[in-house]
Formats: sequence, structure tokens, C-alpha cells
Amino acid sequence: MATIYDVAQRARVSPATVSRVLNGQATVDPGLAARVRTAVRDLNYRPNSVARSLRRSRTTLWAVIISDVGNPFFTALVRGVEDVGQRAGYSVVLCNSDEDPAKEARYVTAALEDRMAGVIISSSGRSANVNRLIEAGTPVVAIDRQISGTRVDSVLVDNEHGAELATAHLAAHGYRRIACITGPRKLSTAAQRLRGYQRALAANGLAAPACLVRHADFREEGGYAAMASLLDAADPPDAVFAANNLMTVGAVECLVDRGIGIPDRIGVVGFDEVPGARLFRPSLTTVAQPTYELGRTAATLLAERIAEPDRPPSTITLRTELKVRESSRR
Amino acid sequence: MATIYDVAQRARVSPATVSRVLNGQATVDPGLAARVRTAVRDLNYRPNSVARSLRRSRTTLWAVIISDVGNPFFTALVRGVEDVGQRAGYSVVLCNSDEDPAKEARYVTAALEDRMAGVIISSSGRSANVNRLIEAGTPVVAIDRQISGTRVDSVLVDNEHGAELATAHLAAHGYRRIACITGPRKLSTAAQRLRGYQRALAANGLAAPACLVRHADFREEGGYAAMASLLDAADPPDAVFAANNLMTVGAVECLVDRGIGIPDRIGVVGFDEVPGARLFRPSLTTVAQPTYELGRTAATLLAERIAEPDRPPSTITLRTELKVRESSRR
DNA sequence: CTGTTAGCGCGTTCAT
DNA sequence: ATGAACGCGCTAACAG
Repeated sequence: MATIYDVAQRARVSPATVSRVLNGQATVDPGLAARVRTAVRDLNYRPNSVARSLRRSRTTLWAVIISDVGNPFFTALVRGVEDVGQRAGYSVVLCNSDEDPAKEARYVTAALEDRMAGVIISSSGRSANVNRLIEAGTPVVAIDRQISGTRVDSVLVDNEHGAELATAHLAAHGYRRIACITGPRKLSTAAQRLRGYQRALAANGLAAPACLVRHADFREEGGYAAMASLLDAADPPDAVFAANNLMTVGAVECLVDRGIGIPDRIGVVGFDEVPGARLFRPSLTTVAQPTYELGRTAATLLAERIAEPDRPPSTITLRTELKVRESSRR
Repeated sequence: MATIYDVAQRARVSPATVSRVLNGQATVDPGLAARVRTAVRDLNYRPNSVARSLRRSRTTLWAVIISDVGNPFFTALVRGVEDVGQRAGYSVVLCNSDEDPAKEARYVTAALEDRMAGVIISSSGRSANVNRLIEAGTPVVAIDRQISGTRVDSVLVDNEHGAELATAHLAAHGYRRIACITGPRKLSTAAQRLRGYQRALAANGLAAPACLVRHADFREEGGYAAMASLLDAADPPDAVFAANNLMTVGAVECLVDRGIGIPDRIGVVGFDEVPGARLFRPSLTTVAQPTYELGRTAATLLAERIAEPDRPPSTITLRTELKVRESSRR
């Protein structure tokens, strides 16, 4: 593949002039510039961005580390990141950690070695990986999940408030034994949504026995198993709040399999919009998150931090919205 | 950030020795190797893979260019690519073209400039972009969609056969006016699935009037509109074969909105598994594709081509499977 | 087995 | 406004 020297030779100028024409910084004689552009076209020249990155000591790559590419929540988010990133001249490397801290660590290592311009991460728990990036001076933005004990730009949603609204809504519709299927203990989102649930119960004078709470894995299977376990308990619930989209699907599947009517025998509210929800009857009440916006915001924050590395970290919290549909009204 | 010279100085060896220890090619005196490893740890040294790539004239990045990150078909595929790629030492850059040839062209340019080690592409129609890659000597694998007029490694599924099975199945269950909602004319998958549909009709002695065929956009909205258009026609169908997953969802939504019973008034079969299908009653009959395997196979092929650039291109066709469920039996 | 040297392709001084 | 020379960090070739 042609190099800048080949172009220079063909255009009878120096490589420096070619570089100037291509990057449009300094002024170049129009005649020479035209010769250069012709030579570029003739040789089908593409600048080598590896050499460029080495010379400039910076790349145009962002890593987005998420825990599940199969979850529409994350793909919507990635789409938001990508749209903003591409506009700012960055390519996005999608890294799927599968909720596995070891895999996440490998991606962080790769981001470090590739000298990525920035990282957006929805971390699977511990702050160690994020700290490695910060120590190396790599711009980072935490998205969706909070990093405890580390000051870092973050884009979150009002998890506690959303969960509280969802639970209060169930209480307002006469449900009394409201269960909660939340996520892994280590994840901030799971903890915050559980807290919102508990606060709503307290505010409505309802008991919040531990036997109505399940910690699952934020996946469909986990939601199914948790729902089954709640139903098999001594005193089953009459409503359930599931703390993410896939677990909501699992829980509903379990109810359908057992022929338990929604919303009559059991009311259901899920956190985050559910894939395929439109096909399901009754339609599902959910706490909607601005997923695409989440990605856009994180990308914007990352671009700003790259431009201004020393400014203090900021946290942006986006609002959720309760979408009342049929699954929660009896 | 520390360089290989910093490490060499601290370990009192030459940079070349550090390189040898890190890459494990040549043999190095155990004592020196230990000193190097200590220095690496002390300085928290990370090799600069930009410099390495420049020196070696090759990178460890693959681009996967797909048309819709929001479609579970593509995310499953990407997951397969990524799993194989990571094992072979490659990171995967996910590029979402949104079915837009211009956006696809930009990603191809980026892949070229970044000297990516390889590209896996589900191209949105024309072969021009793929040809640019081939001319530049970049290893390419076409996935899901065939590239016409260009010899290139390809991983496809037996679209025509799958569509034929689906349509024949509807005919066998007594449906007589079977419609087809297929994709954009330019896409090989759309054309092949349409041909399979037509062949099955012919084999079963059924007419195949053009008024029963719709070309939509492979998205939910398109499926919905196409279904509506079929229902509003003079002589509506009693069954429909939808040529991809999202259009199936759209078509079913349309039927639900209009209160048209499935499978009694209209039988439904979709190509590719449908997101959220498990929640839907009646359950949907589909032509299942080995999506994850598709990705794995393409990645394997790409790795092989990188190792052996001059071997003749091969095409691998994976099998689909008809999953008979409730939506097609009356 | 180890060190010295050169160069991957580019952008950026510094002269002119 | 243009060109010559250097070096980003690394690894491969060669010498010792």
C-alpha cells in the first residue's frame, strides 16, 4: 500500500507538503496542493493511521465495555455512544464482558495497550479495573453503574426514584404483598432499585419481609427461577417488581407457564423496557430508561474529558419514567 | 507512561532483551528475564501496541460491519465472532451501518486507514465497498449476505431451502393464500427467501400472484405496514411468511391490533428467531438460524485467510431448521 | 545468549 | 511557503 513518500514523489513535493495538504493545517500553494490531491487519487493512497497515532501519541479509538451485548438496553446505549463518537472522529470498539470480571480485566488491558483515547464502562462490580485506567491517565466514563470509592465521570439514572415509583404504583392499585426481584448484590443498580422498593413499601405502611426479596443475575433464567421461588414460598406475593428487563421477561414466562393471571392474581412492573413487550398481552408496565440518551451523554462527557483532562469529574443522572400499561392494574 | 527503554534501563539490559522476554520468542537467560519481569511490574509497563503494529506492519483489530445492532440476529453473530477472535488475539470493532451504504463506506475507509487485520461484513447491497477492501489486500469475509460478482470468503445460510420449508409447512396445514413479506430487493437474503417461497407454492400447486408479495425494510415498522397493506387488499391472505425476525414482530403486531386470530384466521411463520417470542401466545413458528455459529464460522474463516492469504475463497452454507410451534397450525 | 542498529509511516520542528 | 531531519516505541536483522 502506498505511503506518503510515494505520494510526495509522484507529486514532486516533499512528504511534509503532502502531510500539510492532507491535514489542512498550514497553507500550501494551490498548484502544489492540486498535484498532491491528484497523486493521492492516482495511487489510491490511504494515510496509515497506525503511524499517525504513534507520531501524535493518541489514537481515535474508544472502548465501550458492557456486560451483555444480547441485552437491548446495552445495544441502545452503544448506539448512542457510537453516534456521538463517530461524529467526533472516533471509532467504537465494543467489548462484551459477559459480567465476568476477568474478561473485563482483559479488555481493560487491551484498552491500555492499544492506547485507546477513552473508555466507557458499565463495570461488573469492583473498582479495580476502572482504577487501572485512571492511574494510566486514560479518560474514563462510568455508565449505568456507579463505581464506588473512585472519582470518575458518571452517567446514571435515578434508579431509586424509579423503583420507588414503580412499587408505589403497585401499592396504589391495591397490591399488598409486593415482591422484588433484584440483581447481584455487588451492582449499584441492583442495590439502588432494591432501596427504592423498600422505601415505597415503608411509605405505604406495608411490611417488607426479606422473604419477598430475591437476588438474581439480571438475566432471563434468573428472573424465571426467582419468580418460581417466590411462588413456591409459604406466603406467595400478589405483585412483583423486577429490577431489569430480562428478569421481567423471565418472571412473566414463569407466571404464564403456571397459568397465573396478570394482573388479576399477580401484578407486574419491570425496570427498563422489555424486548418484545409489544407482542405480549396484557401489555407490561415498566420504568422506562432513556437508554440511547445515556449513551449519547456518556460519549459527550468522554469527549469533553479528552479535551480537558484536568477538570473535576461530574456525575449526570438522567430521569426514568413510569409507563403504566395493563400488567399492574386490576 | 513507561516505554521499553525505561524497562531496559531499570533491568540493566537492552530494549531488545526486554522485547524478547515479553514476546517469548528467543531464549533469554533466566536471571535477566527475572530482572526484566520485575522492572515491568515496578514500572507498571504496558507495551504500546500502536508502535508494535507499526513495526510489525499488522494490527490485531477486526472490524465487523453489520446493518443493525438493535437486531438480536446480528448481536448473536457478533458474539460468535468475538469469542473466536478474542481467543486468537484479536479485538473486535463493531461497526453499525444502519443499512446505509454511505455509513458503510465510511467504516470501510476507517478499516483501511487503521490497517485492520480483517473485516467481516454483512453488506448493504453493492459490492463496491467489499471490492475496496479486497483491492487493498485486506482479508474479508462476507457474512449472512452474498456479494454478487466478487469472489470472497462467505458464510451464509440456506435461505432458499428454509423459506421453502416454511411455506410448504403452511401449505401442508391447509393455508391456500400464502403471502410473503420479504426484504429490500438489493439484498441476497431477501431475494433467496422470496425464491424459496415461490418454489414451495409452485410445488404445492398454489398460485403465486404478485399481489401477495411485499418488499419491506427488514424492520418492525416495515413488517407492520406490509401486513396492513396485505390485509387491506382486495383478496387478503390466509397465511403469511415473513422473511426476517423484526418484520415478523411487526406483522404479528398488526394482526393483534386488528384482532385477527393466529393461527385460525391467519397462519404465521417467520424467518429467524424472534426476540421476546417466548412471551407471545400463540408461540411463533420460525425458521431458526444458527446465528452464533454463523459468527464463529466467519471468524474462523477470517483467521484462516489471514494465515494463508492466497488460498482460494470458500463459501460455507449453514443449515436452518424449521421450528414448528403454534402460529402455523390450525 | 545479548546488544547495537535501523526503520515501520507519519507529523512536526527548524531552517530556508 | 517549502523541504530536510528527527523521533514517536517497538521488533527484526545483524554482530559479537
